[in-house]
Amino acid sequence: MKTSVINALKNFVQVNEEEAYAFLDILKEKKLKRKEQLIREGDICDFAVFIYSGCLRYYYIQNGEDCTGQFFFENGWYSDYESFLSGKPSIQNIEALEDCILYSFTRKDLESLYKKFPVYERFGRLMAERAVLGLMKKNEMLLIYTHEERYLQLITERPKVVERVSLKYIASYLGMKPESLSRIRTRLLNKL
Amino acid sequence: MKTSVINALKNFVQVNEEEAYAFLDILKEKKLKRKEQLIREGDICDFAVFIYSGCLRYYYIQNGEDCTGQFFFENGWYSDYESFLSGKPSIQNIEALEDCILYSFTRKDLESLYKKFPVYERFGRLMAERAVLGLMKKNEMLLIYTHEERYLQLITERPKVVERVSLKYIASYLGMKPESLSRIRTRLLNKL
DNA sequence: CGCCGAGTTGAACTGAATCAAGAAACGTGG
DNA sequence: CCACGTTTCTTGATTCAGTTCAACTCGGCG
Repeated sequence: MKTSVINALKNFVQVNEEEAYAFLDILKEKKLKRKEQLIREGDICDFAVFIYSGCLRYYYIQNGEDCTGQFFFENGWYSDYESFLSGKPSIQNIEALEDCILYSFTRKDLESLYKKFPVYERFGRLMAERAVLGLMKKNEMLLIYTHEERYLQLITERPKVVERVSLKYIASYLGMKPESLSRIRTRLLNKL
Repeated sequence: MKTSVINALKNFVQVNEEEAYAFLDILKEKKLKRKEQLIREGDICDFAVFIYSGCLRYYYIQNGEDCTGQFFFENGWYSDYESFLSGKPSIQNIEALEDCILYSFTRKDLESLYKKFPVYERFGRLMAERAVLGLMKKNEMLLIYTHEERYLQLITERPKVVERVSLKYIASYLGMKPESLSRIRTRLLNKL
């Protein structure tokens, strides 16, 4: 189990045995059932998680509307960066879309790793940089593309989402109503 | 001039004299006239800049449409992260909205700083983290808020943009047409 | 078996885009 | 400093994509 975390770590940085153990040391296992929440709006997210299995979704509630920010799958990392970095209460909600096994570590423990092992400073940088790339992509999507184009892009670039997430969450992720996405889908089927 | 870069640097990390000089060493001054381009779509952005004075805008061209991604002002940092990190050609265009004085440094030089001085690894992380926060904010804006709400938010949170940037670019930044933004503005005026 | 949430479909409505014309502001050169 | 052309902004009429509201189907599950 924990070895898969180290493998994921090694995608970013080279770590020796001591460094790897230091990281394993700060991990705590967390299990979530489908529909359980990891964070509620107002909580302070002082931790990050590695997703060993399952699938997470974060969303905002705006005027009673559920707006999905992002989905995360096994072998991915998640934290509410905004709260994690600033120490302020989160404006996100995070829930499990499937049963999940997570390995979490606190910001405090990560900071102490930063101090002890420079390689984790690098790891932190690479993680943040990857987050930047993902966010830029989503920004472009919301800014440039029509609703239909967004859905087509999702199908080709993130088939996992289309396969495993229910339509209403996909719709809210793409910034539209479930009915609209449903219509887009029938329109696309008719084109084939 | 270059001292203002160091001040900006010190907002993120503590550097000693040697480290500061090492950073100054890799800087090159770049001047841009209003409307000049820093990067064109297809260029590889292997550098980042500190904006000493002026204002930059990056945008995408999609179906002949100009979509503004972000504005950057004096004392800010800019790079096309996507190209900078991946080494791939940029899909952005960057232009000066006002005459600019920039200090640029290449990725290669930055990487060598990373190696020599761990403090810059930290700097790189903090920069990326700040970028994440900005991008998350913009994502929320595009996902959650109505066109009018987006404009109101811009007025309160980034008055500089409203004061110094022409309406058509603001509109494209907010994901709407200039005509729509114009109507929103008259509507807001009538409410007062 | 019946309930419930998810997805589809239809009709009416609405906010934004489009197209077009005119007014205001801006910059450049005489 | 004015005159000109260009760009930016506003305004109006029309069109259209997406939302809303409501009804109905389907499939899973107690």
